[in-house]
Amino acid sequence: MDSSQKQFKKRNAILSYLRNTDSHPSAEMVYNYLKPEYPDLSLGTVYRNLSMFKAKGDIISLGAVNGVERFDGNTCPHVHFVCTTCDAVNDLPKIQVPEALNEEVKSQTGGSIDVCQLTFMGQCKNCLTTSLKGEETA
Amino acid sequence: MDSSQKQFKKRNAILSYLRNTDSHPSAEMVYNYLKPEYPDLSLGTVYRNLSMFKAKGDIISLGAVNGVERFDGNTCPHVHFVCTTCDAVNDLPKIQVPEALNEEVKSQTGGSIDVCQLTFMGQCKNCLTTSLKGEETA
DNA sequence: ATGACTGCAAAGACTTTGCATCTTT
DNA sequence: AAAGATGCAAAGTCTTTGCAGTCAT
Repeated sequence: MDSSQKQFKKRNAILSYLRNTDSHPSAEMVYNYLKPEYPDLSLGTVYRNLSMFKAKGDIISLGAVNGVERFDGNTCPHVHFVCTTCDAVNDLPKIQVPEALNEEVKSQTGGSIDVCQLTFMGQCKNCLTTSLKGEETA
Repeated sequence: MDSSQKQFKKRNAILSYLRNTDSHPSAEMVYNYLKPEYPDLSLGTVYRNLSMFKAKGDIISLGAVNGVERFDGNTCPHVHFVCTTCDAVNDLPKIQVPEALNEEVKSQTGGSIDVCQLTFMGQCKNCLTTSLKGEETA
């Protein structure tokens, strides 16, 4: 990719990063990641494109973690784990939401279901270890 | 409750409302609801108290719906339905998250689990009906 | 030329916070 | 007097948006 292209099509870089990371980044995380390679990237462009991708369904929003919206380039339904200490978001690929629930919800509410989000919140392994160490030495 | 108390202990009124509604209100919804009875209530007080209750565990946060944080006075784990059209949040008391998942997540992540949130998103019965009517007459 | 994409900065929405005031004890 | 709760407004954070400039066709 030549330099003039790099100046131009930041959009692709943003989507590409979302698709290739499992960090479930916020707008600012995307910005910080791409800034070194695209020095004149602006935060507004990141927000603008994320918002467009979301509307088109190219990416999904995981909702806000600590007041900051997080995104996922993997649009297949899957379960997430959010660390309440370090705000990391991880996939739980082996956990499945029972399909049956969808139908149950539809019949119970009389509404339609677009998506179903299952999220576990707690301390990730790292933070758990660190906080235990902290207690030991305290 | 005499007038001087009413001027003073807005805190109780806020918690009490949260406990007795199933509307999963935002800070502003709490404010609007209580304002008629407590005319000098301020939004800052609502935010301050909600944040305190949340920290104490007296209420829980459901995360943001359309950028606005929603609260629930019912701290027992239960499943929610969010209407993506009118932003209503409803309980799904009959739906349960299989207990077994918790253990599976713990062993899979090596972390600890505090809470597990299962949320279905779609159109509620009302909005579905309305939008269908709209299509018919369009 | 026209349309698409972007940088920049201003504006916007939601939430938090500092300070003075008022109530309770 | 001291501690607790609140109103008000300013500040803070995250996000959106208007406008002018740049690039592609």
